[in-house]
Amino acid sequence: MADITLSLPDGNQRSYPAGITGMAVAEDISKSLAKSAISCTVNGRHSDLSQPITEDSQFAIHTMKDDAKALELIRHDAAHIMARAVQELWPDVRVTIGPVIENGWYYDFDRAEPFSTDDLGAIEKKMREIINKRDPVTTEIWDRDRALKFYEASNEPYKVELIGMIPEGQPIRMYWHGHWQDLCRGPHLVHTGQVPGDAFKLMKVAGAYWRGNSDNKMLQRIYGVAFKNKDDLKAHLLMLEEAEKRDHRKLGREMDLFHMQEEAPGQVFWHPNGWRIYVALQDYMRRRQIAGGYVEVNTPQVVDRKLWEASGHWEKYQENMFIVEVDEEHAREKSVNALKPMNCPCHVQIFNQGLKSYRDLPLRMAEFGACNRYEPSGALHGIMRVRGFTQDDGHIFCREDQIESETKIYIEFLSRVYRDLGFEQFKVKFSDRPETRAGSDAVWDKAEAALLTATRAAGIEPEMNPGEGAFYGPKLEFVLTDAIGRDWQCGTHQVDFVLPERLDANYIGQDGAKHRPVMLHRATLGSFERFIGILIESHAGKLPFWLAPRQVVVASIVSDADDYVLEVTKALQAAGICAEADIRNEKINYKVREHSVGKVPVILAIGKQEVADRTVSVRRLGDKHSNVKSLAEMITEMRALATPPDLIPSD
RNA sequence: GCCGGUGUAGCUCAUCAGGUAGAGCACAUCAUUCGUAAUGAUGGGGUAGUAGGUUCGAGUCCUAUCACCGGCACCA
Repeated sequence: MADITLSLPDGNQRSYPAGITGMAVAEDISKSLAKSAISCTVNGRHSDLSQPITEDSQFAIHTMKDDAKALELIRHDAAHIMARAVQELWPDVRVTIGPVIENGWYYDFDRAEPFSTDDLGAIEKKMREIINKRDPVTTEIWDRDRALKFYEASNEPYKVELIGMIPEGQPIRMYWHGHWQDLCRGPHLVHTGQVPGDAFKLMKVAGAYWRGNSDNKMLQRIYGVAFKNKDDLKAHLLMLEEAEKRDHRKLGREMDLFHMQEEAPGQVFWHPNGWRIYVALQDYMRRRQIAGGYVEVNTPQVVDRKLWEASGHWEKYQENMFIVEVDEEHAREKSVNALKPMNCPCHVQIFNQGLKSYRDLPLRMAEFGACNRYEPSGALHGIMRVRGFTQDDGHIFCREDQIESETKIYIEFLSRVYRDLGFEQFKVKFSDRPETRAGSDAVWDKAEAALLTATRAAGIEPEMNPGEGAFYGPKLEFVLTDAIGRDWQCGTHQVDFVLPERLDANYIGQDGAKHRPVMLHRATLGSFERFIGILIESHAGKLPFWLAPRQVVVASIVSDADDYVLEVTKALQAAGICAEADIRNEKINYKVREHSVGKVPVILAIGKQEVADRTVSVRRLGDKHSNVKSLAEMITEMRALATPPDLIPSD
């Protein structure tokens, strides 16, 4: 067989007979390398060490020191080892797929009895046994018929289906460790013993639909996490524990921000503390929008189905709308209405009043629009996913040639707001046409191209999210992350040629003829509820002073200070600061602890000395020490702290 | 909506071969006036999510239902 040349990372070249395996090369280079090798990269492709190399290649051996590669392989093989463990424990279980995900993997099984969390311990134990066997990994490429017959014979219907999905011409890789077999494209470790037995943990069991389709059977999914060593696993588990403390549902209760109850699932009862955050945020958004050239409007909650039929929502979203039927006994005429699930059709109604000229465009219309959607029960999540919420909604009516500039202006608007609120970084996703949609392909081509061009012009290269657009148009999603790493769409910007058509919006052009405007749907926070949830979690409840629901507590150290405490509190309140007096008969330690736990950003402690000097002792949340300041100095400082970012003088 | 889990005092949890509930914190009262993350004593507070059933007897077992939690599906 002809020789091939391998170019190594250090620049050296070595010749080997074609068909040599990565492992053989590693052995040739050094014994110790062969011992620590886990995989290789051949011409940019991550591969098993057992794969034959047949052509001249750029070649590199990986060891456990290559973090990304090592973790991928550990998690991947842990998935297979778990599947084997499950089948050894319960031979009636059918296997399906088990990909690597962030921090770990999952594997979906078909089993008559669901797994219980008690089973996880048994599975982990069995996995360690398999790891200790150090079974070598072998792979073979089979032809399609042989693989199909094999899986039919071994009664693995999901594998049969998976082979059917592998495109013609792609190799069908069969994989073994020990006697256990799976279908897998690889790559894999050299033997099962390379998975660290003390650095993985099975986390949870859950249902999941076969191939992600709710028409299919629900399978049993087991999630696991795996790392290179015990310490990394420990660190990860500790991080999860810490994240739990930042959960907005927990902090919402502890800080007395809001509550929810059975009688109104998916709707928020805002307490005074939480409502202060909401109002501060809304005031801020209102100022930003006015500065951004928006006009603010307000539209009805209960709207006749005729409008929803015209907009297309009745047909597509009826199941998710709160329907309000007026009883005939009490009405002249029976009518069927829906609580508005969004504001756009109402905004078109305002646009449609009177004749609009091209001179009126772009018309930027905003509303803090309260919406209700009957979300599926399983989708509800704290205040992040609710049935009653308020959007900072807006619709820009413009000409087609204004889409690009308006999109660019909007992205800058949103970036400014996110920066003000502490989110320097956020994901941007671009979602194009879904399968069921309104409007012709030509219109979609136009809308997608315009949106994408404008996004790139704003300096953003979005993540692609194929098929996920709204039914009327493509969209940009601005995504933020919660405490445990779940993504939430907050802002959005969507191009819509369809709704103006359906609701017959038009303007008089320069040519004196009627033209159809384009609508840009946009929301920056998305919903106040979700955004506040994200704010709470990202700040762990310690909101910036201007958004903090309780800003200052003035606490007495001795009761002789009470009068002065009340005086200081009043002075702060007169300066527009949210201040409370704490003159309870408690020790200062107790008060400091309680208000620290309550995430109050500033505590002013006042004892005999402060009364005598007409000063205050200022303690910032988290600080160990306090600073004594004069009353006037402190109030100036608090005033500055309380100024929202858009009102801070720039010079 | 689907799969699994949970539901006991305001909060966090205990009770459990089925014999009509208990702790800490919080709250109230009293004492203490104590300088930056929990002062002490005393006291009040629960028809155990809801509705049925089994049983002499159910928070504890069964059924239904609601809500919540973790995923999946959905997200105009």
